[in-house]
Amino acid sequence: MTTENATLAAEWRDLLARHARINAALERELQGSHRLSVTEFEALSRLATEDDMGCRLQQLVDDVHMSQSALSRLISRLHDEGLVERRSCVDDRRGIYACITDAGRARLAEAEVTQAAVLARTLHA
Amino acid sequence: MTTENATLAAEWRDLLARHARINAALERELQGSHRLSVTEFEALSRLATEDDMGCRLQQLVDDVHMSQSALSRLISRLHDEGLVERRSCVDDRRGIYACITDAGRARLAEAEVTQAAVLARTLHA
DNA sequence: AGACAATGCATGCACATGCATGTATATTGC
DNA sequence: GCAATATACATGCATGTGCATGCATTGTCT
Repeated sequence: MTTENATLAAEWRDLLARHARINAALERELQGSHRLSVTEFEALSRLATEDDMGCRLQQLVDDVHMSQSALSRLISRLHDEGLVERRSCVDDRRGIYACITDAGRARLAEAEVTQAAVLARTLHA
Repeated sequence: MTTENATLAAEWRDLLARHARINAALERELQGSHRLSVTEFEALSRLATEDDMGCRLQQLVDDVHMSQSALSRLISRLHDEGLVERRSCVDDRRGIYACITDAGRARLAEAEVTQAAVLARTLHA
């Protein structure tokens, strides 16, 4: 009972430490080399899986681990840097389609190299 | 090569999702039931492992996954709630000992029950 | 002993985040 | 068709975080 709880807590501490270590390394290198935060990379990466039409913000919220307001502003930042476009869609004028641009794909492609290197170094370290 | 990178990226996405899911649940329940954030719980939990003398902040920084400035303010918050004491130590007057109070131990004990419940529910879900 | 670097912690600042709310559009019930 | 409700996204606000820096104390070198 108590020992099971201790085991759970220890497992959680491990997960926390692992996440913190990898996330910090990624943040540092992605930001340093490509001016992208981990969450920005995450969103951009998710957008790149879509075809040309893009993706409703509502959809993104489910995949990216962030509140709706945080996502809204994150897309704003990416838009300001020309990495994504915002398109209001015709069939539901409340909806916004976020669509990765060519510049976005280029930036992402560079960043993916860095990400792979960092993960290879830290994920199983 | 590329498939290895994809595997690494997928593993990282899993870790990210897992962390986000559990962390969100913990944050909600610890905050809701005990007015403690996950990081505050973490620090308090770490402090509880020390004997009565407490622990240098410098030591805590290594265990808690946070910057030195964030920790300094976190201890301030816990101090304001009467959960920890700050003692400047005699042998090195730059150093601060953080020491959990009885109220801190009581609050932690309650919160640990909640944490165990949440972890049991979410860690292997 | 005195100058100079290093260490431990606090704080100003910029910024990303979550919550609550606002605005516009869509849907439902009558 | 109209009113009420729900949905999609944006935004004001409070807060927690990291970085750079400041201040006090300690260690080092000569």
